[in-house]
Amino acid sequence: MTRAAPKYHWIADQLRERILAGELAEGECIPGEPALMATYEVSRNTVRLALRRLADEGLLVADQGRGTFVRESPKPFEWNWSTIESRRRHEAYHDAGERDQWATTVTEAGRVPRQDIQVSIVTPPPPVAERLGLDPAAGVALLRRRVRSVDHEPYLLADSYFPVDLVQGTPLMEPRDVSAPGGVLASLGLVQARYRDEILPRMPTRREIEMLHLPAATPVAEHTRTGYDKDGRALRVMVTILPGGRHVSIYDVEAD
Amino acid sequence: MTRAAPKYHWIADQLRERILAGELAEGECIPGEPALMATYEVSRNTVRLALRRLADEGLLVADQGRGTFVRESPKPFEWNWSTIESRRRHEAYHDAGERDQWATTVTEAGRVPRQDIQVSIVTPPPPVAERLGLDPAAGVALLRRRVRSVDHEPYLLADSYFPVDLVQGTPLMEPRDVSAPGGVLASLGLVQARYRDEILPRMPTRREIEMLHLPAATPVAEHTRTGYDKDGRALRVMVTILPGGRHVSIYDVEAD
DNA sequence: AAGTGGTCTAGACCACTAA
DNA sequence: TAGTGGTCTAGACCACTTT
Repeated sequence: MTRAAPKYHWIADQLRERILAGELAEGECIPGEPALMATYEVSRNTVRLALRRLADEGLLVADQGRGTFVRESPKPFEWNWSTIESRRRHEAYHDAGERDQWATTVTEAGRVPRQDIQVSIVTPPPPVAERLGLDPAAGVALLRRRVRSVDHEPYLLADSYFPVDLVQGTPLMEPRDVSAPGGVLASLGLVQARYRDEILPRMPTRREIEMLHLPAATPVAEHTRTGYDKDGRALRVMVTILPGGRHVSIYDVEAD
Repeated sequence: MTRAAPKYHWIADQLRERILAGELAEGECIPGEPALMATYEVSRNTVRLALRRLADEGLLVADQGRGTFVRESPKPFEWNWSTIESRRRHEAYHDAGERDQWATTVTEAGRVPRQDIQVSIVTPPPPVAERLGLDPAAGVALLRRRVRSVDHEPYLLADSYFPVDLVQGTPLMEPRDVSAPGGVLASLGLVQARYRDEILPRMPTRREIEMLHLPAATPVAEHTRTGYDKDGRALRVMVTILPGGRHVSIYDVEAD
């Protein structure tokens, strides 16, 4: 005979069934902790263990003073990294003017984009230095740190690193929106011919949790895009932190 | 004056610092719960809240009866989805014979690959039916469900769905390894000309946690690859569940 | 047998939100 | 003010691993 499962597993299973069956609809408030204590005749800690278990699966979010709710999953944005910085595609959006594609995509969805930019000169973290071909100890880079928001809620973090010698004295050094037709670097005569993207799912750091207002048990995708010119020199590294559930990353791949 | 942070936040902060500073090395056992209760003069629950907080960040894993350990991050596998099923690249591995590329990559890393295959005819989940162009209610597909292991530890789940009319009576219907030079479908005269990949970071379901032996707070990436022939007909949908921390997904993108 | 983490109880007070 | 979830205590017994 197999060992009995802990009570809080069983309680979580019951609630999960009700959620997945739609009995407790998205955004709906579930019974409070005292109610669950009475229903299942357990202590409050046990109820809380069950709720935590479901929160860890991303099914519930608790809101202090209000209640615990079934997590809503609005339709995620589709983010096509194959075309996101292509010159071809940019032409299609040409009449969007100076707006970048992110802002365009968000606006098209009927929502309000916004970005805050900080610029500084830093010693980049070792993985970035490596990709830029810099001395990991002494090399410095221009860092453009952006927080992008949708409807005034922080949505993603995007840190771009440029070798300082490439961007010294250019508009990139100023904390303003510098999007331009064909890409930011193109206006400086630097043409990115190829990108390499690396995607890593992981749990967010405390800093990311706070900056993005992430509810518990929200993973992030760390996208690192390195741009190269036609000679294979790295021109830029962009590290984007995208919270789970709000987006899908898309790639179109030719089979050859 | 700002409100004081909870005790368990502070304790977690202390331990996190020691871990990130390398004072508590990877794989090392951290002080036991009784020791931490004494050190910080708090109850066991408070200690456990602090440890849970760090586990949720992916920094700790607890092992019943043994202790709590700083999580190890072995070098992740690099998984290049741009070339993973390309005919060009497959030629480079031609002398690997009948082995598929996954097995080849793992073997090259000096580890032992293995896959278990189950084959069945199913009504695919709605997102898959949609991608295959099937009736979501009545359409059926061939499902090849694989569990791939590295060094006898389950590593990823890969479910491939094929329209039944394409694969009726072919070797694909049998639960054996069917990799072939140029790809499985190529041997049936079905050529995939283009793929669309969709990547979604999320928390694992209970089933995934159990099948992959995932420690707490391990997110997964759900990769959905849809293969199309040159006329745009969907030939296959493959849903791969990749646990965080064990892999990096790579895409090479041409800027045009 | 001793030490680890896992489950569970019964209580208390606090912070926040809504009516 | 009443009700929600958040923090915290002080205990108990159990399951698992190591010695």
